[in-house]
Amino acid sequence: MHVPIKVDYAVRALVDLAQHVDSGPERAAAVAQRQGIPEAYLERLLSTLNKQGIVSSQRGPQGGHVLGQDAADIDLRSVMEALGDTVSTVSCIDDPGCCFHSGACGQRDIWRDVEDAVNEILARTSIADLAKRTPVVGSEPPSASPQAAPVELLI
Amino acid sequence: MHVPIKVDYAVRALVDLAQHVDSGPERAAAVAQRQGIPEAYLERLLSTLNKQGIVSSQRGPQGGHVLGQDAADIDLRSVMEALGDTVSTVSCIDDPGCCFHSGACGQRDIWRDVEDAVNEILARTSIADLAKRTPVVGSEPPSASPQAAPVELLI
DNA sequence: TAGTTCTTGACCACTTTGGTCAACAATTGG
DNA sequence: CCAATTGTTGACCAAAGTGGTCAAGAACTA
Repeated sequence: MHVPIKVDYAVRALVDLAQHVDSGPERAAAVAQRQGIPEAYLERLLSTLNKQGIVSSQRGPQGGHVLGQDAADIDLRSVMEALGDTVSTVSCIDDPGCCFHSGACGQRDIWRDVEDAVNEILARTSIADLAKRTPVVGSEPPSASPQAAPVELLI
Repeated sequence: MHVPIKVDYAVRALVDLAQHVDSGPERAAAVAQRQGIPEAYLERLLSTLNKQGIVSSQRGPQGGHVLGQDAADIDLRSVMEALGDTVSTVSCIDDPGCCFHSGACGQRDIWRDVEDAVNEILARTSIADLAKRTPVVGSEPPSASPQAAPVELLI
């Protein structure tokens, strides 16, 4: 049970856009570099988010991506949904009669509880919240870490 | 974000064992038939649960599987863990420094909240709880449903 | 010793996930 | 109109995970 890195990427990119909301559209390449996300992959994600109205994209020089809504109105649940990543746990939940235990399955309640709890947390967290408490990251490549601790990169 | 069917299978099997705790060891084949779980696959799961002490298995005639602990002491979290299915969301959480945002990542808190919420729900739910509110299913194959509603099987 | 039942290693098909690349469409500046 | 820039999209791809099967083997009982 894990959150696909894709969601992490998307949220990170949205937070980045929220933090650069004043300086016009941001190019995918710039966001990718700042956030350490593979560029081609991020372009793909941003395009998806664009189609869902979460970001607004424009081509050509001086083009780029902007938040499609106020950062406070974008919650993590919609982001996951926009990426096609529903927080469904076990298939039985939304689909009564999907298994032969149908109505008399003592487990459905628990999985539904789990699902609800997760959704509740995600729904109450907005990109604005995250942007507020996330330090703005500069454009320098992560290799030159100003911190003392040696940073182990994700392989 | 979903719970693998493997966990569902295991929980279902454990509930079955809890409900048949008085009638000696239950053969994997019997549990599989009652619960609609592929037999070979369930054997594998039960074997794993055995190694983790959640069930206790014995070979040979009159052998079978019994709960390794009191049903009230087996919570869903341990079951997931026993199956190697941790409720971790994003890799950053337990592994600070796994990505270059390291200490200064505004997202970690949220994913941790999600993780905690799920763990809390799972930890407070025991096999005994589930067994109590799950009707005992007979050994008849699910094709002959006594209920009125036509049951649509999972494809 | 035969039969039963769990155990385990080897496979397998299928799907998902993360990721790349190239062609293409739109937009802007000159 | 041209060239450069930037997002869009379809085709691909490797790797991992998931659900599942099979057969050989080990343990146990009668």
